[in-house]
Amino acid sequence: MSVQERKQRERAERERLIVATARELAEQQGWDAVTTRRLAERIEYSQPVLYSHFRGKREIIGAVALEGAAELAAAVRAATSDANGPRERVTALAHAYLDFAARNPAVYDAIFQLDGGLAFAQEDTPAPLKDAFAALLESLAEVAGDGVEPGLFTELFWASLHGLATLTRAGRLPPEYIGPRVELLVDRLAVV
Amino acid sequence: MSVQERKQRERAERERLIVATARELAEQQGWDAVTTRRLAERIEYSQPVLYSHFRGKREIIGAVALEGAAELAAAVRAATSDANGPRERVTALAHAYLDFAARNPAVYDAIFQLDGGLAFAQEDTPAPLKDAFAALLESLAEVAGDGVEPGLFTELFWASLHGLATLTRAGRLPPEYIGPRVELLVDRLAVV
DNA sequence: TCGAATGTCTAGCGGTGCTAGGATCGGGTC
DNA sequence: GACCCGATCCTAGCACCGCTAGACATTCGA
Repeated sequence: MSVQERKQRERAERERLIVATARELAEQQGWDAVTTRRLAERIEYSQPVLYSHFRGKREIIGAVALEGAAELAAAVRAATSDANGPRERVTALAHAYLDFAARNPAVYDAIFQLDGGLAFAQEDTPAPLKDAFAALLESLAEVAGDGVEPGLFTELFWASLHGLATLTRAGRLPPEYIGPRVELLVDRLAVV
Repeated sequence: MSVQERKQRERAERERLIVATARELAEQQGWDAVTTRRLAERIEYSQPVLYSHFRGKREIIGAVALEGAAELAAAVRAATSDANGPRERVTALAHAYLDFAARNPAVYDAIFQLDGGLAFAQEDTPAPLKDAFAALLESLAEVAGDGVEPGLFTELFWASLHGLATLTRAGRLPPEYIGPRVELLVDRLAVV
């Protein structure tokens, strides 16, 4: 049995290597540069090996997205747990979210922009994605205001953050004034 | 001279045909289906003809984006001019914006998601893009609130709309509740 | 020890964006 | 009216893409 276990372990290890390498390459040179050939070369295996782990390139992007979603949720929770009071918590949440997007643009794209074959806002949505939304909901529910459904409020706040993140990264918004924008967003949207 | 003029006219006409065909194909089957070969076949010319009009596929996307930006600006202005009072105007603006994104997903992508080689938020930003932002600014400035720079407020409001538009279209947000989301957005962000 | 199963690779398919170089066509000149 | 020359367009091909069939080696179990 130990032989099979070792093989299974090595296989899982290689799968992690593929995902990590894809992520690294994407952050270094953009997702366009993540081709199956380059990826195979970097992990020092041939192309078909990739297809014994994943159905295709989409699934590799999806794997990076799930990993990233877990990190995003953790980053948001870490930032909000240090803050005192609802207002500070929401501000910290917003900055943590935008920071994550700015520091990990390729991963952020994998989660929200690219097609990783993932289901969203459905029953079969993968756990990390649901959990990332839950992390937002935890801190945002308390500032939704009376008579406003927390889920709806979270969706709106999240959409605003997402808009700021993507427009900034794509050069559609000048990167200065992130502080004032967040301040205004929290001031207006959150009821404290 | 008339011969040259005719040729120039025909050339401009063909350029319009390329852009219109690219847009049509993108709306019908998505941008992935817009390949230089398919596009060439549809306009009944060979591939290299495309490159005598545009530097490459990016520039074709950019041309569709500029056309779309002008329409978006017009749609926003038309909707806001019919509304009475600041609050109704902003609500109408939001719905017009989201409607445009929902009805012209490929064009919206060309403007804001894809790389059309266009400069944003800079001096050499093409006029249609500047004008689209101006169209938003016109109606949003009056609800920015005291002491808030209208440009900053417009950026934030726009980012929120963009987030709603993209997350909805990508299946990240359930398509119901668009009305309540817009209502909440206007209620909170706009000062009336 | 030998057959079977597993694992990996080489080679190749049809597609992509883009371009070099040759053919063809039309306008201006003698 | 014949010719030349430049503009215009197409054929053919490059290097690359995602993905896969089939040959090969290696390892396992009987």
